[in-house]
Amino acid sequence: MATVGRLAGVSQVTVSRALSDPSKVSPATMRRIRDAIDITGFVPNAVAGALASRRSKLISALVPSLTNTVYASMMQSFSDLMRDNGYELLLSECGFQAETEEKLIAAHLSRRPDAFYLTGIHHTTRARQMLIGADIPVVEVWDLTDTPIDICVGFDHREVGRAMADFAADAGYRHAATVGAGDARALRRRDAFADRFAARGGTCAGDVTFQDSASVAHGREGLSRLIDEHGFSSGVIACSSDLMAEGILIEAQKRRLSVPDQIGVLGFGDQDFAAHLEPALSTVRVDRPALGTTAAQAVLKRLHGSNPEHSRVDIGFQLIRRGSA
Amino acid sequence: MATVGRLAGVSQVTVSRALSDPSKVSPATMRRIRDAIDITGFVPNAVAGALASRRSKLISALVPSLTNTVYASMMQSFSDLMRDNGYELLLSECGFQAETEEKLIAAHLSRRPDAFYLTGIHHTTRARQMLIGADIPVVEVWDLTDTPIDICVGFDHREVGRAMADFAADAGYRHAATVGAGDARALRRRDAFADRFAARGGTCAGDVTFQDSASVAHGREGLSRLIDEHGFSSGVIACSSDLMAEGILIEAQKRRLSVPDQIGVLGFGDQDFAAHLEPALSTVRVDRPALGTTAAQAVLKRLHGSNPEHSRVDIGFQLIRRGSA
DNA sequence: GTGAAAGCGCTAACAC
DNA sequence: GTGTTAGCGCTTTCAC
Repeated sequence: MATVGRLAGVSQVTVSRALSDPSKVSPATMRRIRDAIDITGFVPNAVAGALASRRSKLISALVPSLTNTVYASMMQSFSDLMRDNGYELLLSECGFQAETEEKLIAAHLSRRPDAFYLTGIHHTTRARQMLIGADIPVVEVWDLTDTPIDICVGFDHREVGRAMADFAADAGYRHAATVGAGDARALRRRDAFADRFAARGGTCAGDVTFQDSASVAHGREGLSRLIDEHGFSSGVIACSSDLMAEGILIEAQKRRLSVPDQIGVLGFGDQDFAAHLEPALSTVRVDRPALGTTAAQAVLKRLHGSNPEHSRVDIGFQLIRRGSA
Repeated sequence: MATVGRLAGVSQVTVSRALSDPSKVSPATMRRIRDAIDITGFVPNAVAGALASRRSKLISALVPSLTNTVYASMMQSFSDLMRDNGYELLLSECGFQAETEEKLIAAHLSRRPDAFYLTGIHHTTRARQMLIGADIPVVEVWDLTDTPIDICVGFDHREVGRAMADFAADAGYRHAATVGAGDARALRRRDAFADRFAARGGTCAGDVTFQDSASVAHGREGLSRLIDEHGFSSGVIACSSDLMAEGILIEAQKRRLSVPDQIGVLGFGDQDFAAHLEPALSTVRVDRPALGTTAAQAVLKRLHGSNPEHSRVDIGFQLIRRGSA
């Protein structure tokens, strides 16, 4: 920067100003600085800038899985808006264990991000302390709590489970089963589903829970186990993910079980493919782009000064009736 | 850090040493420093560390799409290995346009990453210059070239197209069509497929190319348009993605076209679901975790000193014969 | 094994 | 509109 300044016949600070706010520098100077930058191939050092200004223009983001489209699509819209505002993402995959997350939070915090994006609301006590101590905007997405660290944007997973049960009961199903993943949020949806379905007079005939991530393979295996091990023969199956639901649809077709008459299938997520399966998948839609955008807006508002009050945004969800149940 | 030192009765440098290399500090001092850190809740400032040491322990990564599992799964294994070695990821979505990528490269470079991960080999001239000028390890994945910026790890997309054509011809198909995305790599596979299939005496009856990302919906629409607009009635369809192939499978089932007899379907990617569709999808497998890991190993080798020679690793691919063709 | 001094390349505050 | 002076919080180098 000093070199650029020398070439342009100004001091180093003027170059700094030219780069951060061109209006603070005369047009003629600006031109000479531009030329000098082109000649030298100067690339500003944001590390030094961050140290001096105490603003890194970096957002830390922790997602359970990089390959899960559900988390990725929230991130995508979140990061788009943040990038438009000059922020870049420091991203890590944190899995589903709070201890792993805690370590990553510490590592990220040492890089002095300007804000933090977390998936979910379950964190270790120390993680919460560190985050609060960092005194930066923190947004927790994909779940809701009355005691967010700072901001949370999500929806009520129990409410989803209940809505799925009501939907199934209203559709006339009297028997149900559940197939899903073992993470905290999926379990809450599952349990709420089972409770409500029973309350509506139905019977829950079985459950298959997988510890690893959702997949079509698990869906197929889930239906097989429901039939072979739990004697499930007809009714509705509520899944924790559209992928599982798709697997069930495929396995049902293979076994010549008619959907939605003999077997009803309810997905979760309304992923791209859900509407295009045969039969099309009835599922729960959460507006993930809106969720990511809302989270980004809330963070930006905090970053641009203003309102220090905690916030909690319920983005809601929507049951989509299609052919599978 | 100075505060921690005062509390522990040592100087600031000693704290720095204790944190970066405990063996350089006496056990007793170490203990007192540890205690002081616990008491103060000190979180080291990696920004200052990066500025002073000129090593950021940050890797820049650019992927075309965050929601595409194919790119995400390479990233995942790459980032796992990098994280194990103390590096974090600065990640951005760069789309499929080289100009967008160039801007992002400039932005990332200003943060002084220790290495760069790029998807693909097509970059603007200025992007190449900046990257070379940065004098850090650069790995280009998912494609191959004889003139990598530094390291490239991938496979030959034309070779994939040819292998798919040979596979189709060997399976006895005489007519073919292609359905795919419009990015450079997909187009190269498609063109190589068409050329080779024709060379094998087959006829290519039509092509549907979508400009946006692959999806099941596009697959269904692709088959519909092949039939309605191109008069396609039987033969093999080579897709640029398993997702498209799945859409074709579904549309074919809906239209009661038998697979693989009347219509053969060839996917690309061997994504999780491919083996679990009905019929199971014949497709091209690329070992993405191995690709990511290989890329990470190459970068780490460069980072830990040693061999400055350019490298090019062909990770290969594999045609998987399943039921769909 | 520990300390003192000198930066890393910027921005902030204040002059002019 | 531009320059000067002081840091930001570490690591590096060189003493001891």
